Amino acid sequence: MSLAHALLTSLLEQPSSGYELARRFDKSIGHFWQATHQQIYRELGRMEKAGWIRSDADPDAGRTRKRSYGVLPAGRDELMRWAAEAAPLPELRDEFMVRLRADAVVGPLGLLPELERRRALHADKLRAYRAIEARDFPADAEATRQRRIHHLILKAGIQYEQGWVAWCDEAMRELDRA
Amino acid sequence: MSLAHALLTSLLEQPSSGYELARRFDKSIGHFWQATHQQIYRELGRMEKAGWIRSDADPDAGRTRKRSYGVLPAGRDELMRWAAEAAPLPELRDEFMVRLRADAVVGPLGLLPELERRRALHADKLRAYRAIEARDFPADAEATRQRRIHHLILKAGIQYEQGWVAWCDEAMRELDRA
DNA sequence: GCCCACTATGCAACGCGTTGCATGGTCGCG
DNA sequence: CGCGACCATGCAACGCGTTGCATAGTGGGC
Repeated sequence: MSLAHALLTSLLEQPSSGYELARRFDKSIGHFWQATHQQIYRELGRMEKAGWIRSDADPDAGRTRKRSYGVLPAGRDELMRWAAEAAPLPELRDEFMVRLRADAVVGPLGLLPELERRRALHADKLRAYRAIEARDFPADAEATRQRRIHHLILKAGIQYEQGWVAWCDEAMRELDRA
Repeated sequence: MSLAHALLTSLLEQPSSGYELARRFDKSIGHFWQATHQQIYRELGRMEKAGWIRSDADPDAGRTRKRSYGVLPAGRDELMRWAAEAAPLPELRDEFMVRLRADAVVGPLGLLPELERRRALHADKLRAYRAIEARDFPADAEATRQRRIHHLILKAGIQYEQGWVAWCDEAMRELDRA
């Protein structure tokens, strides 16, 4: 149930509506934990029932249905309890490796263009992460604990994309030789 | 539906029973595409209905229920059709990053031991992959197309685990400074 | 005044992956 | 002979994530 805890974290950083959470996810936590608006609304409902969060009509909602959520003490406790648990390792799970293996067993399937496409996508993400790094974590900025942790998370993304770009390059060289 | 295609690939490499597939998965394809025996049996049933594979009582089964599966031409066609499709990028999806972010927002949660545990697990996998590499891909071996592709897949795993070990080291240094 | 894009929330259904359990055969060991 | 380890297959149920669709207000542009 990490989604609930990701939402608790996000709501502690800033109380918001489901819609806002969905968009914020795309930009921050979403880099390593994706969720659609459907999942988010469903989960917010459960969390409210569980007494982890409360909601009220957003003050600047006008006549819209906008609801704003905030974390209750029970939610904060739950987050701290959960954070101390052991987390499963992120498992490598990649369709493309299945395709490669299929290529090895039934003969050349023309995977090179796909490999180039992947390389470009990883390189795009890498560039985007680097841009965020340059903007949010300049060398001369003061490094609070929070900033250092956020930087660390971003570096995980950078390391991850960098690794894939390098692997794609090697794979393209190898496949070309066939 | 990659599981079906991973199974087709595995069955093309060698016709086998569901049980054997489940164990082979743990050792080869399973490094980047995991599946339980439940999923495998269920999927084999569907694939047989779809006419992609056929099954018969395994010759050396004795009085056991063992069934052996083989790929039909339609299955081979399906695999080749699928392999040419565009594959989704493997997304980073890691609970630990949620925990780190929670730590940043509610204060130190004592994540260092967990970080050490993860580092050790990644290092274990890395060592295991390197052992396979040394055993199956010695420098002087002749490099067929198939061998080069299998090596490439293994290198993806090595690169992946190496990246995480390096990141864990950095994260431990950073968290220690707090 | 109408249409479109965006904000905002939600239902229904499906599928993959997971978990717990059941069944029954074989083989070696003490 | 009985027991435990392993081989081998399967049912049932649940939960998370996905997809398609519905609803409704708001604000800007032509």
